[in-house]
Amino acid sequence: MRENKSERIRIKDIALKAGVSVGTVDRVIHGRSGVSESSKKKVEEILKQMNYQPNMYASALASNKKYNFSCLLPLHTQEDYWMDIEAGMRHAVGMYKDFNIRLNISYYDQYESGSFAKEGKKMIATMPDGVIMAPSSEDETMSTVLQLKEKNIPFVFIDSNIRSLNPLSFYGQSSHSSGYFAARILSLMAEHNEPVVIFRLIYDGRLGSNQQRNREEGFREYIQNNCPDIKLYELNFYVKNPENNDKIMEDFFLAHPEVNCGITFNSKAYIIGEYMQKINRKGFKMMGYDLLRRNVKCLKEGTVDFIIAQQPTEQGQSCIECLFEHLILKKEIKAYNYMPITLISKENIDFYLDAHLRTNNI
Amino acid sequence: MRENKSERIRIKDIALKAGVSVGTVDRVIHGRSGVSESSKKKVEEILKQMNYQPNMYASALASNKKYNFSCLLPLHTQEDYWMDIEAGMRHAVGMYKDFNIRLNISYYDQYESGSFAKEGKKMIATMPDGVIMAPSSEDETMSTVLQLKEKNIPFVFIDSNIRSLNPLSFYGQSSHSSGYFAARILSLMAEHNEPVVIFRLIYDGRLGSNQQRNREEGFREYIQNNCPDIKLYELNFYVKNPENNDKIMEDFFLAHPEVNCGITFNSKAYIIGEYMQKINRKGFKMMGYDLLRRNVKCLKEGTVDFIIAQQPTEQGQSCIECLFEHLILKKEIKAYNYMPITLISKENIDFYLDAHLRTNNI
DNA sequence: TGTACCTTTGTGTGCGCACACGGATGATTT
DNA sequence: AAATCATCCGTGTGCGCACACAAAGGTACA
Repeated sequence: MRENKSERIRIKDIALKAGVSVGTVDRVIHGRSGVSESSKKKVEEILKQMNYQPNMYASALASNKKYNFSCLLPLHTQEDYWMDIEAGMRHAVGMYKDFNIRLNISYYDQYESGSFAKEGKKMIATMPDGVIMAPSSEDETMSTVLQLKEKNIPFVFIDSNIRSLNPLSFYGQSSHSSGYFAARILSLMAEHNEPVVIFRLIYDGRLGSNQQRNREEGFREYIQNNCPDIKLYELNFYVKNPENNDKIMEDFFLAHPEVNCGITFNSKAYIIGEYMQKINRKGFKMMGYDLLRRNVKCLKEGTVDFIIAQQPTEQGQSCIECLFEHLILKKEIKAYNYMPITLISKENIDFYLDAHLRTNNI
Repeated sequence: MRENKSERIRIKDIALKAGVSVGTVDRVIHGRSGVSESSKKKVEEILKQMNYQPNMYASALASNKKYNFSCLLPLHTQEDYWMDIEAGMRHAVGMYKDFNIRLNISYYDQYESGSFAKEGKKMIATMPDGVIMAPSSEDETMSTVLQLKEKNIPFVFIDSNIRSLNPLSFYGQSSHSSGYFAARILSLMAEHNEPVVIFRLIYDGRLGSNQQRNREEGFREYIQNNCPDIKLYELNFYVKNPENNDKIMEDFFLAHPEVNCGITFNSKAYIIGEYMQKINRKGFKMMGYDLLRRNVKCLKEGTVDFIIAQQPTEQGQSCIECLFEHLILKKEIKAYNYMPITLISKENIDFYLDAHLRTNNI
């Protein structure tokens, strides 16, 4: 026989106190029909009075339900920011394995109009219980969101947000603010208000991502407000013609030998870092985004000075947790979750990789 | 009747496959006696072959055990770094409430020799299942650790580490590295290698904490290696005589009007920030540690430029998680967990407070 | 007044696991 | 050969909850 009972409040206790069967209490808790008004009142009273908190683990165990989460991300290469997001999601799913959660990731081509909607439709056809998406443009994303809302499937946005589409939650960085912060740091590096070059990545004649544009806006805003004397150059690379990158830089620096400070708002700071390494130019001050392996290498070798990270692993993890808490634990969800803007240099990088590893290995 | 069974591997399956009773499987899993060698072999075989992962939530539910965690921290005021650590621990305990975990926090006086050992003894007398401690000096901590080891009670160190005492795990920041990193940032602020003043907090004739000393060492190491021309002044405040602080600064800046840049390795950067505010001196460049409310205020008002944070909330949370995973989930534990060294300024502070809030509210 | 149908209520079983208990088996003693 | 003891093994019950099903009560209509 068991003694030493837990002092948890159980359904049984409530039933006893209210003078009804456990079935009735159960029905009230789950808002199911089949309960008279009077019983309902009684039970709700006791429920509140005893501040009943169900044991969600026992609940999940008993319900024996399975959950399918779906995720829609941009197509990406192995070595990428998005990989870390996926790793974070997979890690979280692993943590919740006893709740029968499955994750299905599919991809869309962010440069092909219609791709998002097409993949979105396919995804919805599988009737997932919850959805995570990195939204495309508002127009592209709209139709998928409408279908989700119609079917009452909760969805969270990751990386970038479209407020008007009203997701359950959003996890990502404020690009504008991160550009603003980057400017503060860069302005410290740019002594005597020396000029700065902005390296950009162009796809089909326009900036490759919204993030890139928003960060640059934030950056320019800070410069405008605080050190308008800094002259800003722009240098464009073309996604489709990476073989020209070196020539582009060579020409630029020939024409502007006085420029000794640069920043890029995409994740490819290593293009510049590796070039400097190659031509053996020291002391060019450089900032960029995201802890890609090649960026980290440049950081450690000193060809990139600072990287701003946006915690992709945490983002992925948090999105899964969000759906989990909403669907299984039925908690309140915070709608906007901006990730911290973290500055990383040679001197503190190890402790980020450490946290990274920790997240991925346990 | 239930259909749609989970495809989890259950004890029953193992028993079926191995041709033994569930009781036997159970005994093998828990390493209990009462199993013949042959049965044990059989079960272990099947166990491995099927890669059995027990459902820890069901397990916790069935075992119905209670866990008492104890925590020993330095005495502190309400408005402090340690408060955030406590908040993090409380939050984590709340998350695990369905596992019957209780947390008991007690305090020692870090300035009174013998206090740690005394409080440690009291704590151990309550026979906790796991312990979290912010260690005092090695000598002071030793006796408590020996008792814990004897009783086989796992303990984790928080904030600072003593490797030789071999804790289950450590969560905290590398003070040396964080000083080193601080130097990199400060050297960017100190134009033309201008001089820098180090503000210190003295207690009974020596530095108030190990953290303070280690950070300063790291700081000096960077300066030595990278910009030895920067002249470093020191300015001491006395914990017991805070009323003299203003006079001390006044005298110093009168004697050294050229000093326009400072740093402190304790959490009281606001002493300087608020002084600058008071005498209405603008443009003094200042760095410090920890997101105390008064520091945040200085940051936002511009009297402190940068703060290095050490994620106290996460530290507290992680310590509880660590004990939880060790005792209940029986996972492998990573021994050293250095927290990221994060740089915070007016421009990115909001996103840290946000994360902070998130952690504390959900 | 009986039948059909809907609403309300109670009970029993199972989720995956832990653990107490009692029965079976074999070895050792008197 | 009976009694004692240790080791091994199977079963039953419960953790807190969800849900199917059956039973009971109520309302409406012929």
